[in-house]
Amino acid sequence: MARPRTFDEEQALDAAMRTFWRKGYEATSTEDLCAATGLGRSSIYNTFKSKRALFQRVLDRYMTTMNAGQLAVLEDPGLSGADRIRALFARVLDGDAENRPTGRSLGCLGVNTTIELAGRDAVAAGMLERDTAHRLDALRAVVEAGRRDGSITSSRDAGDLARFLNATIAGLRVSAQGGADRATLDAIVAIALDALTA
Amino acid sequence: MARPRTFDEEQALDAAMRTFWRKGYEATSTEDLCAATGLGRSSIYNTFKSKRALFQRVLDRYMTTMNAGQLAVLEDPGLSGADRIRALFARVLDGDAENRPTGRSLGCLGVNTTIELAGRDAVAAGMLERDTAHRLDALRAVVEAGRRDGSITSSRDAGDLARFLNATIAGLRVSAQGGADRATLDAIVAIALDALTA
DNA sequence: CTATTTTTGAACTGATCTATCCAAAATTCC
DNA sequence: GGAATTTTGGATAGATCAGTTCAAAAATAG
Repeated sequence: MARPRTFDEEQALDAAMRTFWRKGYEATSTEDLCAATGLGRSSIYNTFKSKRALFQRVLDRYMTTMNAGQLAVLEDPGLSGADRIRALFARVLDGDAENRPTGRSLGCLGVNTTIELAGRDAVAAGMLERDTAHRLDALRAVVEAGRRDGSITSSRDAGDLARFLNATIAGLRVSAQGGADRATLDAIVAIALDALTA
Repeated sequence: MARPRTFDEEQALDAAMRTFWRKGYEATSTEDLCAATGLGRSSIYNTFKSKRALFQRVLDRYMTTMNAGQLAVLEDPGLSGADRIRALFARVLDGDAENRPTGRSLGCLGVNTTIELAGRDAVAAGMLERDTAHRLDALRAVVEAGRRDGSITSSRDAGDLARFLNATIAGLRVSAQGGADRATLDAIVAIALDALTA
């Protein structure tokens, strides 16, 4: 029928993701996106419609891939509830450590977007809210499992504990972007876990 | 000798602060700053040199004024260590609640800047790091005081507890910007405080 | 009132922004 | 190979960006 694309769409999304992640939405120009993906303007606009639409694809892809890995950890049947949460934190911090191209953490694209865009982009805000709700569900289930298996003894509401853990992850992300090293982040995690048995 | 300024520099800084706070650094144009301050371009560039320099003045002013209030709370001699930390969280959340012009929290300009700029603006990063170090010092002192007065029984390192509390504040800020209401934030605080007595 | 100095508004500069247009190249189907 | 269709690169458009220029207005000091 016609000429096929010579590039891989998901590969282009990954390149765009890295750029948005590193520079933020506003500071990323369409030329940055061309350079990062290796594509011309036409290809980008043909495929993704606009910078904003491309960003939405990127954000969706980011949340989907991140959640896949994190939810898998949270559902590991071989671990107690508390250990699953420990494993989640470890995964978050490992991922953070791997993602420091310039020595400084890039943080989490979800957190970064919450702060840069959620207040004035209802679509992005909605995507992020759905993602948070999803993660809170998974965290609450693990807290309840930990309560059953005895690894979590706090009498606080499971939903509140889930929100506390979610906030702790965000706090770790901000601390990392502010320059904290791995040992510092590990110490924060250890203290946060204390709250589950208080 | 000559014509004096008709505007108040600090008032202009406050107007600029609100704008940067609400929209972020990149998304704020110099025209936005003119509109917010009521000044012309000449007056702004005459007084503040550049958008970036103005932002640095704004960030410095923000950190100074915020720290003044927060450190005062942390040094209240009438309260136990744990109660001073409770009072700090209350102050943070009260301030957050007062600062929701569109219903959604604006977060903290320091956190927002850490995420939007610290990775690619060494001056901003340095200002933020100094501010964080200052706050961590105050938090550690309060943790040590709480340990002496018996209100904090955790055996964790005081510096680590300070970093945990600082990360918790950041996590609260991100949660607020993500749409959490006051009751949710209060519940997170209560759980974080559990870690101090675990 | 005059000389001096600064502020101020408006026009302007050159760069960069997102996005579109269009013709040439590429590829498939027949 | 030829017709049909899509991709692609480069040029371009129009808006907006941060920042400058300049002359007129304003205000003080003497």
